[in-house]
Amino acid sequence: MPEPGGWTIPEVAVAVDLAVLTVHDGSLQIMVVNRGIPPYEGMPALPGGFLASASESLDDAAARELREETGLDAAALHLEQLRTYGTPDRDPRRRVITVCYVAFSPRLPEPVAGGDAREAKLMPVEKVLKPRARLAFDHKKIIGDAVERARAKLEYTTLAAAFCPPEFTMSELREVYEIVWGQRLDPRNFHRKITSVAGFLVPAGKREPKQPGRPATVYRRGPATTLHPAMLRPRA
Amino acid sequence: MPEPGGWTIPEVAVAVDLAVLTVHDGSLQIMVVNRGIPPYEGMPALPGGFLASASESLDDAAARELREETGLDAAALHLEQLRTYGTPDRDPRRRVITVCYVAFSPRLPEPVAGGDAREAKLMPVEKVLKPRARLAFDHKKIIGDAVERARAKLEYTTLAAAFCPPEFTMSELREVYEIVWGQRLDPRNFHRKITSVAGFLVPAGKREPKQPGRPATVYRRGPATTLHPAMLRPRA
DNA sequence: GCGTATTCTCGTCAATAAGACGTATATTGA
DNA sequence: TCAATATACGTCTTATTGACGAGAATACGC
Repeated sequence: MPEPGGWTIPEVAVAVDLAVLTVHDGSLQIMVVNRGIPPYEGMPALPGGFLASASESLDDAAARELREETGLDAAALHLEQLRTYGTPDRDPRRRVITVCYVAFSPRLPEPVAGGDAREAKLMPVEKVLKPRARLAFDHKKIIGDAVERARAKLEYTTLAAAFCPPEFTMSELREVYEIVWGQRLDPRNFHRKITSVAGFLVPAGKREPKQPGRPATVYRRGPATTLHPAMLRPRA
Repeated sequence: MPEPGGWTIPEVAVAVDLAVLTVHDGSLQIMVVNRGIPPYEGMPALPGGFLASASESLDDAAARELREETGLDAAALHLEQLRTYGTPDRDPRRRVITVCYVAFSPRLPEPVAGGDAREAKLMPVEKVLKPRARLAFDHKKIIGDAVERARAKLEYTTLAAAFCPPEFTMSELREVYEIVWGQRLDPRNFHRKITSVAGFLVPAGKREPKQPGRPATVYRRGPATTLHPAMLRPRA
């Protein structure tokens, strides 16, 4: 809705940033890159960048940056818009608003090497969110929002399976809940609740891991996307 | 993260749009304006517009557009970011991405006159979302998302009170739920659930309306923001 | 003034879901 | 073979929901 008169549309740069979450080594981890240029040079930041052109869609830009900076394929993981951050002074160079996405990824194949000069690596969210930890821009707040989104969605969607490989056991799924929520869950009650949700998991066979103990049923993701009844996290 | 070389940041116009929802005349209604200029001239659209300057924050822009186009005060109602829409072809003139907000407003004082040449009026959401209804840009989809946000937030927050005047009765609150969810609720169970949430409502006195029947307790909003336990909508 | 319709408020009861926990089952490793 | 371990299933108690009964407090017609 351009106004009449001499007013012109202000110059605002549009970026996308990605909060890629995964469960690794017993903790919730987030993909960060080291900034190669000022501002915040050398500091950890979320992968992301400006739109490549005026005709690139936001979702496409997110998928492209994900590929370029972390080597991951957007089609292989769950990617959704988080929210948009646009405080006028969030970038010292110029006005930038950034449309942020959250991604939920299964255990990553490798400490994925970045396509750019930067290096992509996983860091525990717990460490990144510490009061003394420093991140570029407002990325610390973004990560906080992303984690809260993940915690909330585990309650009423089947999203936890997005953190698991194609085939997984009940324990692996429970571990996702425990790590994302930061709480131990009773394996027996968890098993009962999950199996009571129609279409969440479909059995795939048995397996015999190196692990001692009775072998677990192997499951695949079912067609369900929402949880009924919901799995509310225990409240202290 | 500007790239080296000849690449320049693409020109993208940033707008904010508002989905102002209210409960009126027994239905959920949304504030729309009539577009005075092409494209979509004469068609209903959400109030909104471009950033006024490169230094205006997104929240400020939303509050300003709300005031300019509908005469409402952002401080007097609940305003929160919905999501950002940025399909490349959503505006035929140029690339525009719009950061959308939802507002929940009590019964509005008047069919508020717009500040601009446009006229702001309320329309039932049910009517606007009909397959044959036409709205400017992708505003129909935005309204759908806004309504779904409202429906979901009623389940686990005290947001319903934001649709009520400062003082209200249990029936008025229940009517909000019934209208937003499009379902009748049992008054007795509703009363029990709401009063069981500590800090949702605080009594303010009695009143004797023209209505027949026992006079209802008048409540004000309490300090609580989340609902425990949640009020899940009945599922068909 | 009086009964009746109306609406608010409180209470009951069965069905469902959650939390705590007991235990049989099936495997690994000493 | 036996201990250790993890899975899978069941029980019990308590909390919450949904359906509904009924008293309390008012307006209105007669």
